[in-house]
Amino acid sequence: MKKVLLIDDDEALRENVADILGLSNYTVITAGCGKSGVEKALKERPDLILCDAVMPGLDGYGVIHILSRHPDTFLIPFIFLTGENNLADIRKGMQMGADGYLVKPFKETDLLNTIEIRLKKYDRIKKNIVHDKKGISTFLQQVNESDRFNLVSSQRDMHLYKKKHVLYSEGQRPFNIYFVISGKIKEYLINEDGKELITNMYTEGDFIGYTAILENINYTETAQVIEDAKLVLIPKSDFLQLINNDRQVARQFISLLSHNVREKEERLLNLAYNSLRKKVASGIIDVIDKFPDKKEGKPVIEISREDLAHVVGSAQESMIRTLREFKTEKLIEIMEGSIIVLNENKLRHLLY
Amino acid sequence: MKKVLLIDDDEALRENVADILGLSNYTVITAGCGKSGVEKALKERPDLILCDAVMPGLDGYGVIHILSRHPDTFLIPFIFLTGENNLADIRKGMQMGADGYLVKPFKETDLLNTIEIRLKKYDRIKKNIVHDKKGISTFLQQVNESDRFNLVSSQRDMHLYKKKHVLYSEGQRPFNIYFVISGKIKEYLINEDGKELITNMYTEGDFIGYTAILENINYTETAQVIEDAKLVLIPKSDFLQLINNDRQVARQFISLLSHNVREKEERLLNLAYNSLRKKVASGIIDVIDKFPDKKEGKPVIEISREDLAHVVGSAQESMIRTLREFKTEKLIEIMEGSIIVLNENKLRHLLY
DNA sequence: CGTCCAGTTGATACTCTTCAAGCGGCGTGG
DNA sequence: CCACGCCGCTTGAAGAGTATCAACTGGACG
Repeated sequence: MKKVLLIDDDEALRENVADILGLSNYTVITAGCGKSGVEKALKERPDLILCDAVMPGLDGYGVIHILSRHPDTFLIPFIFLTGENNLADIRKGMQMGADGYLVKPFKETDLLNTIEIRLKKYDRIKKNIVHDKKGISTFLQQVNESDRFNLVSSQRDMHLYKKKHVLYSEGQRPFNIYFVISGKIKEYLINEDGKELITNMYTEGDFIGYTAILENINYTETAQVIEDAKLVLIPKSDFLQLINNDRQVARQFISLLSHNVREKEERLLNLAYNSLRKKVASGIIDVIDKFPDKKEGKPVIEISREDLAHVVGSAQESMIRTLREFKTEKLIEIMEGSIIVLNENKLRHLLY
Repeated sequence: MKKVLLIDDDEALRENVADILGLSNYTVITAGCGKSGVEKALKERPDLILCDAVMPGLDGYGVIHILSRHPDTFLIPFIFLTGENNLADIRKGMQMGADGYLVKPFKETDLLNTIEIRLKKYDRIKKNIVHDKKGISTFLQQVNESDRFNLVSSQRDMHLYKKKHVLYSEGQRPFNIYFVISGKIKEYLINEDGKELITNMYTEGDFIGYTAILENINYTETAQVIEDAKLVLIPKSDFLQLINNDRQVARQFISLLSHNVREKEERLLNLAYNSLRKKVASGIIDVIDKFPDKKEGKPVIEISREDLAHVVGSAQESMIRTLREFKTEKLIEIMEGSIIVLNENKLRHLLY
């Protein structure tokens, strides 16, 4: 049963929310001010925190400031509650590391949805869920089972990166590996004509930038944020120590790098001979495998058309035309730019 | 200074050859009959053996039979000398594991060339030369530096495979890894339309088939001989033991698998956006890097047009037309089907 | 209200694949 | 011994599939 901490100075709201969450089978802890909120967060270690932005004394920004710097609490999803639809406030909160926000008064379904989504993503980090065919990340997640919390919390050098931020680019020397708490990152190569091909995608629970360190060379690819991200930086030395000193860890790493090679080989086969139609289909599948977002139970793609084309390895226009085809065939649906996958199975096994 | 053992019952020929080789700075040991030839081979450990096929007593076939089963000598290049141009005899010799043959009377240049080529190939095995960008094989060659001779000679389960022989195919369970003494092997994937893409190429000094074993899965690719090959089979268990028990070995393996991933990524970029012209150029470069054969100092490609097209990832006809282009531009030359690379550098850095 | 940007659609050019046919060398069987 | 078929390689002609250039739309933002 998940534990939610609710910090708000409005008693009526506290009771109301506590009731709703209680009915949805959450354990609810409440606090009436920022100070007691921080204390309870440290003592109870909730799975998620809801916190009013505006409070007398220590306000929401103060709370997140403190909690995001404490090794025991900095990973806990933090959702802001704001009084009005004030963009500036919301932005400030997100900039300080909040994972979401709710504008009061909020609908019950919004509340429950927001909480549920965040908890799911947090689970991916905490439980190190193994995605099938995810490749190397899986391994590192397994490493974590024993070690991550030491690794991460001893360092706890967490940063927020905005969309379009470049983590590193080709030719630079690596100093850290990155561990993704939230957000989406792409890693890509550029050819002489300036065309981009996305080779890897990362989201919560993944590690980024280990290949250059393992080979002891400069980066050969560029990594860029495509959805605002929270990342933990782990120094090169810590990482190498982990890899070099544990035989089991090394062995698993070998298996998974090996797996990665196979994955890339399959993609090679695809790019070499398949029709655009098939390439687009497998690009879509790749993305929903890496970024398992859902909308009403259906997989949904929220990256830009441009990035999707770069995954597929084709011109953007060509890719869009194929999306049209898929839409008329009811394989996908397009809502506000997002691609909702209606028939995943048929896409996976396209005949022509 | 290289040591050559010459076994022949014709004293005049022995002296003649010994003179020639002596002038070319080889140390020559001679034996007048099969029996003393075997004894000297075991005692002196020559770098190469020249042996007459027809001799009284123990003949050439007997000599190779014995030496190819002895752990200390089975790797030594063995060249047959035959009296007439008798195809049947030559075939028998090659089938028994000879690495080449010379028909008497032979020209001095033929003799020296044959010896030199074989010694070079042998060097690649013995010295574990590290080719730049060769990927995983490099690692295994380094492993060998300390261990291969134990590994190989304790097993010494050597087999000869003819062109077109399939070592393993997709779906089969792996039992061995293969170490290449001589010959050429391709590893490929096939898509739903039956089109083939060559993902890896192997030649002397390379190991084959480790990925499936490392991941503990069935083969996902097919490996086929494209030029008659001598292979040593190393049992799965031996291989795993080596990988699992030596930390340094594991570490190097990690670096090189990692390198392999990068290599495949580069190829992805190529296939995605480059023109056929560029793809063919980099296909040619790939092949001469993997199979560093030379003809008069120039790199030469001796695999079939079909296989080359499968490396490039294009239709055979399209690839051939591009070869025409390269030929008129004096980048390559075609002699008896072989492609001789005249301007390697220009091919590597093609502008369009 | 103008600007900018992502997404979309149309028209056109061109690269590459495909189908088909021809050529020369080699081995096999009559 | 020759004829035949097979295989690897090459060339020609036609057509499909994509990329490219250009223009348009609607929404976000200052």
